[in-house]
Amino acid sequence: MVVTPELLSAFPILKNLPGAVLSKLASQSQLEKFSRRGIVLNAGKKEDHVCFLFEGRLQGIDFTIDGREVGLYFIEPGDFCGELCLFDEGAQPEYVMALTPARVVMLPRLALRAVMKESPEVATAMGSKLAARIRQMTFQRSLLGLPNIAQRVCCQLWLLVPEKDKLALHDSVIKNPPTHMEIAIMLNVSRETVTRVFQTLQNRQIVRRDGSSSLLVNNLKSLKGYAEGEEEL
Amino acid sequence: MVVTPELLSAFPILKNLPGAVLSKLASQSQLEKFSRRGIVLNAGKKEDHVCFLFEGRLQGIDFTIDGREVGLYFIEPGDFCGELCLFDEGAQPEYVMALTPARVVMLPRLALRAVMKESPEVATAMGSKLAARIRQMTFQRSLLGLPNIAQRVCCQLWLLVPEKDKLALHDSVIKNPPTHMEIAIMLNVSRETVTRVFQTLQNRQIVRRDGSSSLLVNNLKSLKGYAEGEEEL
DNA sequence: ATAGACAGGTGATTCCGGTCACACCAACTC
DNA sequence: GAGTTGGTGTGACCGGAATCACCTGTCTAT
Repeated sequence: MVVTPELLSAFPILKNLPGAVLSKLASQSQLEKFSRRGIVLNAGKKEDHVCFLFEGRLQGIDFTIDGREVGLYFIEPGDFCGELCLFDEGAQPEYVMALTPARVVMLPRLALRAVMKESPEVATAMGSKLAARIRQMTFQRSLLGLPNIAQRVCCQLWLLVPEKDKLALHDSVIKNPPTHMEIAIMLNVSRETVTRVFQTLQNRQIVRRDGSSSLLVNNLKSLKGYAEGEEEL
Repeated sequence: MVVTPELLSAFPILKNLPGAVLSKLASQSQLEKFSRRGIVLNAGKKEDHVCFLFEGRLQGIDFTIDGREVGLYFIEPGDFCGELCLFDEGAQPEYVMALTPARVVMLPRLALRAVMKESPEVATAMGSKLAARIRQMTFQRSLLGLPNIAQRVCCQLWLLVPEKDKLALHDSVIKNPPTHMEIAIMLNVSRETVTRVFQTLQNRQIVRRDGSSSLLVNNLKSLKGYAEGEEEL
């Protein structure tokens, strides 16, 4: 499928590049479609492309030695993944899988690396991306250290609350919340346990489901309290 | 304390820099000593230095919200930490603490960033370092997903076996092995549990303690088997 | 010599969360 | 309308790891 420069300029990290560069990049790129559960990037392989997500929702996933699924992070449209190959020759560490049908622009790594060399702006943006990822992973790791499972779930939920709502402590809404199963594999708990925590939260009027595409948080203050361990669930 | 260019050139990542650059860096750096349990880098603060470890042993550590300690990685002499501040303006995500008395060379971030600009070699090395760290964290995350605790411990142990011995599958030795407590906080288990796993391994002649500074692995093959879940402990 | 801190070792007890086995419902596809 | 699939809700059961309490040995400091 043909990739136009306009398509590329929809991505924040690329949008300030000169038209000529975008055109060249576009000519080397291709658009791919993935169906639900499709594998976008393979773990253990040296991937040759960086994936820019145009439409849909992806998740970084790993597997334990005994085959258990481990959720790492989500990718929303406008973001990208597989950038590790720009920094060294190592293999992609984790799988990236489509959670919904998705459209992805694949940019070849060498082309993008050349762009990084010319544009310090892109280079630092990529650096920031890696740094942000390390911070995110560090935080997620600290979540896994929580002995109280309910607290762990509340922390993850708190993380999903839009930044702008966190200060006000009024009510908020989480759009396209992960399924219980998705939360479970991010937090190393069973799906049932997540369901039970949600039940308790719903009984206490702290969250409420609104269809399958949004979750209302009625009581941000309580949620924060549980997340920070000030109150036990 | 005075830092000499020769001292800096002891670090692999810096050793190919021209003498003039090293001298300038050295003049801006300082050597610091830390006692056991001393805090080298603070989490949540914008750190202004990258820490090059000259002597001793450091550990990256985080804390859960409820104060529990979480072990992230170890740093050996010749390596460095705190490099995240070279890539963006965010805060240091985790603490770095001295496990033994240590001597550390502190290079100011702006000076090092300037060096990165001039030397693509250093820049890519720093990039690789970040990438390697992401790989390491991803792997560690997958360890935490293992439901079988003994397997988790064996995996971590297997990780500590020198690369060169892993193929031969003869016996090997792990120098300066972490204490049971240090392993425990890396794996989210209790210290007692680690001790019990070690007891079992020792009873089965798979490992043997040799003083406190080295751990003999008599049966690499079995250890690998347990780590990969082919045999149950 | 004594105290203190730290690493490692061990048993008894408790309880939390995984697992299993369902049931229910909505949104599809055929 | 029947069947299928994926997400969710719930009870019963049980095992394994955390916790607690205590012991030993070693190394340091004084």
